Amino acid sequence: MTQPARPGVRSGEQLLFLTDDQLRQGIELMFFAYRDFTADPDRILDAHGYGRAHHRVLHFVNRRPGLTVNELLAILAVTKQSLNRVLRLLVEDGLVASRVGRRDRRQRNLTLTETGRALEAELSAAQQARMRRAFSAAGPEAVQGFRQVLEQIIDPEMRGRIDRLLERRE
Amino acid sequence: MTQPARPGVRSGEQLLFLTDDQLRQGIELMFFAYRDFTADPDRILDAHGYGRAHHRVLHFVNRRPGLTVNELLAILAVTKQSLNRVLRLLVEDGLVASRVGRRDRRQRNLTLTETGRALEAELSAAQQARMRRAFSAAGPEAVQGFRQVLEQIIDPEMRGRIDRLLERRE
DNA sequence: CTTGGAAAGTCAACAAGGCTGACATAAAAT
DNA sequence: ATTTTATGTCAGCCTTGTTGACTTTCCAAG
Repeated sequence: MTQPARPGVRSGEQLLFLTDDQLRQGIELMFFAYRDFTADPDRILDAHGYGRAHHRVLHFVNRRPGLTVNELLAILAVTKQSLNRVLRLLVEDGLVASRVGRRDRRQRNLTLTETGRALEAELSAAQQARMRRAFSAAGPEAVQGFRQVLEQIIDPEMRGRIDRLLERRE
Repeated sequence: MTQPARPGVRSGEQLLFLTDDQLRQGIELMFFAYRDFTADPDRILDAHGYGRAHHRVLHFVNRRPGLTVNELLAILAVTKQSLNRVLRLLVEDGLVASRVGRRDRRQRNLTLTETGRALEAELSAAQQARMRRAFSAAGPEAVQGFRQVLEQIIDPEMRGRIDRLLERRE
């Protein structure tokens, strides 16, 4: 995965990190890393009869307990039909609780049950273990760069929406 | 996406970048960034009647012209039935050429046709544009860290296999 | 030279998880 | 009183992954 800069294609400035080779390498790294990044939770999910979509719901409901369906839809950016299919199963199976909103009774506030928290913790542990090893091996400065680049890859509007939905809570 | 380190959970050393919050943030960034990262080519592919799986084939065949089916299978890590479905269409449509190997006539050497190269270039341009903007905004040192962390996320065996298949050519 | 195994291709069936479109109900907002 | 919003649901389609079974071609080792 490591390749020397192409000789002779040197621009006048320090822009060697923007060569086609570097960009291609970044693109391929995203593909391979994302695949392995999802592999550990996928195995666990499979053993429990769930899929990656269920993982996402568990993650974000755990992340923001009391989240509404609409907020979850905005985060996941899928159709409500698609979300509903996995959410319904999680509610039926007793991993997610769906309660009528107090202020707005049309809304449903989602939380994890004890069982849901347990599975979420198991999935999270696996994913965090891989991330921790990677962070650890790469070092704090690399982690800083990793975050900066990934943030920039995200659409600006989506960046704002995520901040609104996940960070600042009214 | 930015959150302060939790107070009180400070280990004696400089391991603050390994806190649960930092790991969780890294995990979420992978999810959001990968999604937007694939969005541009997905739109183009859709307009041409292809999917993400076709993109991967075009990418790696372009990357290593003459690649065999087995090598491609090893890179993509899918079943041959799954690969064959998309590969067959690309060959039928005249984007990929499949030629009997010279040394080993059981093998098929895959290359892009002119049409295939054109679509690959279009897809690549879109993906590179996003990556270039991100790299540019984050700067060369961040890019270095980005690469280091992603490399570490990949399974070591897969890392070796990729190097063998994509870098060193006999 | 024969035979075993490797490379490629194919058929069938299934599952996950996206999508669209059409509707239904309850509750809030106007 | 009416319209809009939040949620849920049915039905059907598509892509892309899976397993399992089987064939053809061809290399390589006995």
